[in-house]
Amino acid sequence: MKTVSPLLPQAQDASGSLEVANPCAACAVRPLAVCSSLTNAELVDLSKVSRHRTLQAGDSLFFEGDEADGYHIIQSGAVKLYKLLEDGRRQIVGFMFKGDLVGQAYQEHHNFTVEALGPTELCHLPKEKFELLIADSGPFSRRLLTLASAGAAAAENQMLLLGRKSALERLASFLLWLSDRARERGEDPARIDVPMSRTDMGDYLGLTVETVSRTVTKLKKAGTIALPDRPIIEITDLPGLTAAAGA
Amino acid sequence: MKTVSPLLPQAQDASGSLEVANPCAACAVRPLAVCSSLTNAELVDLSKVSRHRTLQAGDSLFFEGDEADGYHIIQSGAVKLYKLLEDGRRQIVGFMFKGDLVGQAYQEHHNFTVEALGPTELCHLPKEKFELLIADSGPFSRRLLTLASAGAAAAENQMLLLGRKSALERLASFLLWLSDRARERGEDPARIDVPMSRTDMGDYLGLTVETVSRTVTKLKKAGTIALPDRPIIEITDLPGLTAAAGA
DNA sequence: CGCCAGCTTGAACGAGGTCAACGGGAGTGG
DNA sequence: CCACTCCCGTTGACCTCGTTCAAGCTGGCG
Repeated sequence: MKTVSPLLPQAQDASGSLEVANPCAACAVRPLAVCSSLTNAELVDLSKVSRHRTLQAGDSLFFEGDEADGYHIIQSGAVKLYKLLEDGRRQIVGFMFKGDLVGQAYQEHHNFTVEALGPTELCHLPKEKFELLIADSGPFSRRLLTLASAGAAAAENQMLLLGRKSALERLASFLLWLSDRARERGEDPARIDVPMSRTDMGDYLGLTVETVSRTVTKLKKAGTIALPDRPIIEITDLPGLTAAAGA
Repeated sequence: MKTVSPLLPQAQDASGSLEVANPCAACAVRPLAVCSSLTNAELVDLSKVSRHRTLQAGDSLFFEGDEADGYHIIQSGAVKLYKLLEDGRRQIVGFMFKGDLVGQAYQEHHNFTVEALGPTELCHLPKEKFELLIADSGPFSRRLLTLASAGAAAAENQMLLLGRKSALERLASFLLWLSDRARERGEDPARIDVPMSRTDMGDYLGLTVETVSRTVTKLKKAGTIALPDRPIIEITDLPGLTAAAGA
């Protein structure tokens, strides 16, 4: 894995004062990008702290789990966004092109690795500055943006599950998720109320009813879970279930 | 498929003036829900137009493709969100529980059907009123919310692809998506620049390189696509490719 | 020229799908 | 109360699509 190129000051055009004052005005992808929603004053301000960055094929912009340091707009080229399982299985959760914004509002850690497909130029916007642009939104808007970021992360995890996990890993991951959600609601995370049918579970996990049923039986026989009475599934071996979930 | 219960006025507690003025204050899920980000004044205002709604198991709240009429917060119970292919294959793209918000900001049409898993109570917020709450956010925040909604819809489509489509359908859908994105960027949608490797395509589509390669060959032999020179794929039979994509 | 990475093709295998049968609990009607 | 039905979950037997393993092929690059 190659390392990224160092940060460079934003290239400035010295030939005209307007461009010097607002390099974003000359940006080729502005009409495509989120920047088109900003005022000239905001752009001038932003351009002072934005940094131009260049990647070659295979270079990584950041890694899954890294602390989020800001947002990136792709000026040219393309990148892939991917997640890995411990054993190396990989799920690409998105491709992004010219004009696209990489990064979700208010995320603290990156949920995927970003790697250039070919020579790629990006504009890096520092986290604080970017978030200042949405700071004047009310708490409700900010809550919605946070929810959207969490939703995106959940969707990416589900893509990893659907694209790369085995039936056993899918079911185990699903039960752990149900358990987490139950805890959030203040319920017992070891004794899950499972309100959906086996068919629904299959349609969520990309499996058939039969496979879900067989896999539930397998976990039950292994002593990982128990089915005391109907809609309840009890997690009797949390470490075992976590291990079965893969990663 | 059962029909939904009729809209009912929000139940009001006549015993105390505070509760009459602000029924949301008594809402059991408020601490969980987005409503916790609203001021009392906003809640009072909102409660005048919000409608309480009850679903029984199997009742649908709305259908994929319906015009979005508003947003819903789940007060009790649980729902499933799903998408269908023409032949009936189904992918559940999410389950939602007490306190969750159903609906993406600024979406015009619902991207999935919502159906109750069991008896479920919801609070319906009309589209206009809800969007008024985020109207004072700057154009940038609104742009980000719109992007997030589009991202969510794309993620749900990808879940359908990964969970329920065959290798041929996955590849065809992917090529059509690349074509659409190329058109957005002002490029020729019939002559796609494919910047990623076969391995990357596989890792995006939940397939192996070999399967991608075989499937590309199959489409080429069928005359649906052509590979004139390396990173270019030409769509020679758009209706054929669309048909191969499934739905 | 030789090496290597990416792509393709073939052959065999296997995880999960398909098809079929059965059992149990809830609802319904006699 | 029982008989019947229906739906859901489970289990078994078989099959298929995509994976795995292996081998060549091609083009770019030192």
